[in-house]
Amino acid sequence: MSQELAPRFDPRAVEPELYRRWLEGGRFHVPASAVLEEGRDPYVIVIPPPNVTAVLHMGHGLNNTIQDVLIRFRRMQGRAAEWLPGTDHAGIATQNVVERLIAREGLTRDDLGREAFVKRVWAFVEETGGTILDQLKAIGCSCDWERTAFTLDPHLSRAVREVFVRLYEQDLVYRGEYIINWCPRCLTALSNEEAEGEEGEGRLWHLRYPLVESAWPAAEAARAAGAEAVGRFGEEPDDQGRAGWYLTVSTTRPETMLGDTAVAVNPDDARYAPLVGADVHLPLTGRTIPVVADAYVDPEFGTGMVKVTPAHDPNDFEIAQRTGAAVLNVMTDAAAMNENVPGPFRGLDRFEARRAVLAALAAEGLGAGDDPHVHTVPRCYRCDTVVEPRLSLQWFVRMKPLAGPALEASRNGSLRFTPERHRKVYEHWLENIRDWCISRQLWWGHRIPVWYCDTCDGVHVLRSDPEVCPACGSAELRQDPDVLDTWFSSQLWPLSPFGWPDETDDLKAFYPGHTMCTAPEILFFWVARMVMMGLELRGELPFTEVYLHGTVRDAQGRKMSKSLGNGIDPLAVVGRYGADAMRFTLMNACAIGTDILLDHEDTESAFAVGRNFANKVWNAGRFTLMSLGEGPVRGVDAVADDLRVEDRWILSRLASATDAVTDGMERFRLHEVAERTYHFFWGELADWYLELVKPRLAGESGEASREAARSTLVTVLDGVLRLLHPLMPFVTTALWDRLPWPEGAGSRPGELMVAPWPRASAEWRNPEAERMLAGFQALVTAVRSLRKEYGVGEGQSVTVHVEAADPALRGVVEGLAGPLGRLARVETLLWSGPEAGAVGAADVLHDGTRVFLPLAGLVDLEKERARLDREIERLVGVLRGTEAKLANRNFTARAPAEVVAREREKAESQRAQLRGLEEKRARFPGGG
RNA sequence: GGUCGCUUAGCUCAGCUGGUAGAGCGCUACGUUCACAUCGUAGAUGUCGCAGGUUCGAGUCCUGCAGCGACCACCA
Repeated sequence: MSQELAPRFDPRAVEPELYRRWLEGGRFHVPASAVLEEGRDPYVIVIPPPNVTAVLHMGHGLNNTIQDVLIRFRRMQGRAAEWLPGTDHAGIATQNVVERLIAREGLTRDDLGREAFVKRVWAFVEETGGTILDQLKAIGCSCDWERTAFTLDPHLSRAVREVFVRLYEQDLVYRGEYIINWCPRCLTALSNEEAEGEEGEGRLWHLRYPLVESAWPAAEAARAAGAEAVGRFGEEPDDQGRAGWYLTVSTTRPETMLGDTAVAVNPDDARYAPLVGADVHLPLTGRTIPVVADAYVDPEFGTGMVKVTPAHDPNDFEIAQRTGAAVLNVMTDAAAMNENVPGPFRGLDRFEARRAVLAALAAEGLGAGDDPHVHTVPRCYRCDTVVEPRLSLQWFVRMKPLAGPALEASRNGSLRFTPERHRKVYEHWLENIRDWCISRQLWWGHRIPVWYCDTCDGVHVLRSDPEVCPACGSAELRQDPDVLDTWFSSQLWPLSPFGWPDETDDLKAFYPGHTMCTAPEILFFWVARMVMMGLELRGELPFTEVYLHGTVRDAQGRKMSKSLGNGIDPLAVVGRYGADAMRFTLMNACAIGTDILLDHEDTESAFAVGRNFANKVWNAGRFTLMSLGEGPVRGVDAVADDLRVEDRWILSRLASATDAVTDGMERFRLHEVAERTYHFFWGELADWYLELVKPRLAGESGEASREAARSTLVTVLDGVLRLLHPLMPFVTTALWDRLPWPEGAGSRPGELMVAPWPRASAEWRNPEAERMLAGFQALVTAVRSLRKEYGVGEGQSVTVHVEAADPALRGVVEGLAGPLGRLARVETLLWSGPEAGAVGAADVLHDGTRVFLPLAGLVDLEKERARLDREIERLVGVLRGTEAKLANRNFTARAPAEVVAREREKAESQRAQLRGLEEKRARFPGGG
């Protein structure tokens, strides 16, 4: 059976074939009946659906590896583990991709027309969409592919429509004209979350608005009252012969002044009181606008006077609502100046218009300089264009009523966050939630189910498409041209793929789900909205745990991105090092709340941990399989009487690792899971246990001993492969498949991936065996260390004197004489101290055991003596510190007893070490 | 402006409920004889950002400071 195993783990020879086998065996699918009829405990994760056009990147690699680890863990625990996969139609993103595509043919979407364009997008999606799902298979994801969903699937679309209508009926969806974020490139409205602020160095320009002559006395009065914004022409050297009084306002967007309809001051600002109600000439436009009073204006900020552009600023809009100021839209969809501005500016792009306006104002002597100004400019999250706030008629969701229960779920702890700190972020957002603009002026997405009747002016929000107006019977119906924000459908992801609004078996079985695993960036976009919808529509949280992982970055800490070219292709990594290597590397770096840095210029060392470990696992398994030989293997219980201390030790260590790994899995502490399995497998099983049992497996210590070793080895390997399986499903399965099944251990599970998760067996715990083995390890290490230190050659066998502090250790070491000989090249072991005057290397172990290595003629005496003097000096210092601590009454009286006891032991051990050193020193006469 | 986080070995980071520090990678030396050189063995490197405080005792708790970062925010 062993010949087929290559000396190096070759993932390409193993992984694709195993995945195919799992798939064909239907191992990932969970029918609703598993929960509803068999009564199995469900565990549900819904995948954060990648954009349908997406190509797998390392962020997906991380996100999905985590989910796969969790789902495999729960599956092995016997849960009905459902991981629902799928893709998101990603409205703007996908539409942009296809628009770029047809642009190469010199076409725009308008050239094609709506129907043809949408058809084109569908064709594109059907051709290339879902690539990413196949890519997930390459990294081992055990999704329930039979349930693969797409947010535009008919039944998911039906759910979207049902929700829209239902929320409208409850007055939670409404249509209104407000300032929204508008992307002049995508030509659509955006939600607040989709307009991402980007801080940058900008300028604050100061403009002068001349007051009408009748207001000059008031201006003078205001000036006398200390009104900073009031000035008089002719006072400044660069004024061009104008007369009279003016107001100074400031803005970061001078072009918007063409749409100003008022200037506002705070009603309680005594300085400006004389001017309220006065008129000013709005430069360049020939219009006259009033000075109004509104509490929004902060008298402390700037001059305490604000220009009001209601159609292009949310605050100004509200001021206008309150003060009755006019609203004047001065821009087109594409953010060029429209017909509401004077001729010279018409048609200019907003940034051209900015320059033109400033130039024109300067020419009229109405510019008052500018200052550098750091401020945040909102940009479109899909195309990075500067967003233009704009008055527009859109559909909104009233969020406050929905936010309440979602907030409560967090506050009462039923919704848990990992890392916990995200709870505050989530709650803060919900506490300050604003209504959600959900209509998008796009073609790709869920069409808004609203019809407008031209005959009776009715607005009809309908579950099914109407033939004629439900109110007046007219056929003059127009459907709203807009589609819904893509997140409006994603928020139903825990519900709609399972059949909601129908009360399906799937829904009953798999709602509510359990764990939401995603990146913190979409906490608001998605996570919070799913919570709100789950509670609103179903009265239950869609999941109870939110695990937010870090970002994958390059070696410099920059986010991996296409434009920077610093990405790492997961498939390339899989091809080179294997999926297991990639998964393990990611999990090993996946500490809670931290980002993962990977060097894209050196993937070799970036993934070395995983690759090396996969190979180690493979080779330890390979060795085991080769060493077991033919013949049945019995369970450890059956050979209990023949188990030796090293067998009991490794079983005990396995039990302890099992507990730690299980705990790590439960708490999302995946790097601890990785570290713990790594250490157990490599540092204990491979480095020690395998080395210890080699002679026994070779039959050198009798048949019973061999059987006990075989049983233990098979048992431990089985156990650790199970622990490791969620992290490294391929290599573990490849080995486990070949591992003999112990007699009397019940029937063998069909697949490792559905084998029961190990339960730490309490009777395997064996502190005594652990203590003994620790003693043995210390002995081996000490001899090795002494040999190195004194330059004893590898080929040179030595005699060692040992005086064991614990008499039991002697029996243990004698039982392991073979391994000791091999591991430390010890030929003769004497249980006595050295003869008087013997020259050699000595060490005293922490437990007080003394080790002496005669070095007849091999040692440079001068060098060793100097070394010992240094060593003694150091230890005296350390011991003095420990003794001082023990002499401290406060310490001995107030510290817990076991801490004091430990400190005493430490002092004792230090004294013993010091005695040993002094004795050793005594063997090197001379010096001083 | 508000909120939160980070600062531990050359690099990347662990260190959960306080008991004088660990891993991986890298580095140094030696070693290919029988699972693995994607290996083995041994080894070097830390005033745990700075300053105070609480405590018998602090990387671990508190306060302040410095540097870095994230998120939120309508201040013209």
